[in-house]
Amino acid sequence: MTKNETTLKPSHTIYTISDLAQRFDITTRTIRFYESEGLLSPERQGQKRLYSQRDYTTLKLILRGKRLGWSLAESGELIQMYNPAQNNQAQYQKVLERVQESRGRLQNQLNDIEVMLLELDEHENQVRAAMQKK
Amino acid sequence: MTKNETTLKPSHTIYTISDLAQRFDITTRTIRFYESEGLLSPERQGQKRLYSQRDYTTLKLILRGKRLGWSLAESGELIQMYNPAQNNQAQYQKVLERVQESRGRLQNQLNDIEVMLLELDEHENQVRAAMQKK
DNA sequence: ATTAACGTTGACGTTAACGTCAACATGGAT
DNA sequence: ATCCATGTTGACGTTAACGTCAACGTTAAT
Repeated sequence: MTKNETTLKPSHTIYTISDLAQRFDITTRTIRFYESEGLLSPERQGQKRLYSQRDYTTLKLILRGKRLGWSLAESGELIQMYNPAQNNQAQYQKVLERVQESRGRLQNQLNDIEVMLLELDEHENQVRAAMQKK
Repeated sequence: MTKNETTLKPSHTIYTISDLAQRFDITTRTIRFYESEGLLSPERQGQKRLYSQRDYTTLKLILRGKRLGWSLAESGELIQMYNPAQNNQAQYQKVLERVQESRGRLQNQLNDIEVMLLELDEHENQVRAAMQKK
């Protein structure tokens, strides 16, 4: 009885902590901190941590969240959504609601960005106009 | 000799600190803190602060920045860009460079958002599929 | 003249997200 | 056997962005 793999990516790749730290340009301290916050739960070989492809993906998600100003707690909720800890219909429904919430938040941010970009365009035009006048 | 107004908005409107606090749903403490950080510099009537339309706009910009995870220092640079403290060509050039930097950063964030939205779509599909199987 | 509402300036406290450092474990290369 | 690189677990320090007082000023209404 083999395990049912749900992904076709190279999912057997294993990373050490310093390996991940290099790839994402963060410190090992940061990675351990994320674990202590419940965002990661790598395997252990003795006392050493071993990170799977799923951990890699989770980290990528956390860092993307950070670039958007999301707190670790918020990214944690996202991670929960993606983790298959649900089995009944009610749980599925809750996940779908969470998905909608996240989408909403992202849409708001997208909106803010577009306003900012428009204002930058406008300002650039004004500056260029002022440069001509001189 | 009347002052040259560059905007057609109701630019004479004056706000008190608690007024702004209400409108933006923040505390007066926060507003004073932003001033201490050099992001705002309202007029004074005696010891009391009076906020102009420009201050209002600046605050809006700060809060939009916050929703995108920008630090106050970063928003401060944005504010500088919008403030007409430049007069020579070299200064104008620097402003245009800053505008480009900001645009770049916003584009990156926009990119992150789109990736996240796509992943959410994908996940929603998977969850819905799992719901059907049951 | 007194109160109430609103404002001010310190000064110290708090939380999130790590950084820094010390003391120790471990597995392989010399 | 002994380094040495890499890892581990505390414990304490740090920074940004405010919150929370305390003590005091100002002004309009009673």
